[in-house]
Amino acid sequence: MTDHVAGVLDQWARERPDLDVSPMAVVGRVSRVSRRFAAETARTFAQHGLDHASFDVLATLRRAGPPYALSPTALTRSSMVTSGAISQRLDRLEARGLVVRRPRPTDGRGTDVALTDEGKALVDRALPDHLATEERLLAALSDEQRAELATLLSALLVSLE
Amino acid sequence: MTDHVAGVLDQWARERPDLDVSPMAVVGRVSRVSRRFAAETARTFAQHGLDHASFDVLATLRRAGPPYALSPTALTRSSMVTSGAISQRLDRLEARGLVVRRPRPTDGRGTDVALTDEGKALVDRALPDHLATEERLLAALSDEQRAELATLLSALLVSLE
DNA sequence: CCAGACTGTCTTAGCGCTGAGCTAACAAGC
DNA sequence: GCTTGTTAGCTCAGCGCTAAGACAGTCTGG
Repeated sequence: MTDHVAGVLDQWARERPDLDVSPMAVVGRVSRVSRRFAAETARTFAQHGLDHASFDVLATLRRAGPPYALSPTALTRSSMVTSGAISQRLDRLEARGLVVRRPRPTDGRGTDVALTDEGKALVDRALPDHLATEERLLAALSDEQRAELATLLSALLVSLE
Repeated sequence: MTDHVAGVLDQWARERPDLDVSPMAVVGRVSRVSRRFAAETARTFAQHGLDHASFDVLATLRRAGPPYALSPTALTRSSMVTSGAISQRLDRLEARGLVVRRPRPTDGRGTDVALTDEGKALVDRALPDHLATEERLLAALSDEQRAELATLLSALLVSLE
């Protein structure tokens, strides 16, 4: 059984035998797996009226622990998107009453973004479903394989972050 | 040395000890690694006046071998984007003279998309740089680790495709 | 030979993100 | 008290993508 990327590597070996395309075996697969994961998890989020962007913000606030509040800057840093994107995400979440923005008393520039009760309830409801979806996406791998995969990806991530 | 995802897992363990968040160790890392890869490779593409979307189409045509021509449907299938996205990618590439669209003689609905000489030259020029970038992104891993990672990702991909 | 189903490609409104840049508030040195 | 530099957050035009569907060409059964 082979995947799409194996076919790509074969084609390159035939057309450009002078080049070493082996890095694609990892990079290409990471990209494709990531897209599949995103497509599947998006369906779970949608069942809760959410998308990846919204869930990402809500979950970041939720796992920060009480009082479930962070600055937009902190959210930007943990999110891999720009500050402009976070501003817009917060606009949407605030319009739905899932988060509130309050000026920070100690710094006139700062803002505290806090989960509302409704926002917290929603993310707590969506999270188990999301985890079940992720679990299903990994069903092909044993616990040992998952651990090995996580270790390798972590090493890579440390070198990239 | 730990990565961002390790911190996320710690937070969830503290806030929701009732849930098994272990799938995130893989899913979360795949997503973050993929984004880093995409950001880095984008810079290499940009040096050749390309982006990921354009390179993807040109490379697919290039590695198909002579006469470097495929249908929009074939490009859609290998790309993980919708047919509408491929139409637009082809519009941009055609406007730049990197591909040409020709009606397919044997089927009035069909179109052949072919690499121009200029398109072929461009992808052949960009490819070595792109591979060098990918190689650099994987520098933290040994050959054995890369092979192991590729194998695990391939097993996952087979189960998802 | 025609009706209906199917296939291949394109069109378009709407969405979320980026990149550039803006404003306001704070900090440090003189 | 100023000036200069930094930080926090936001705005907005433009981009590529998706989802939905339009439309022409091809196939199939009766």
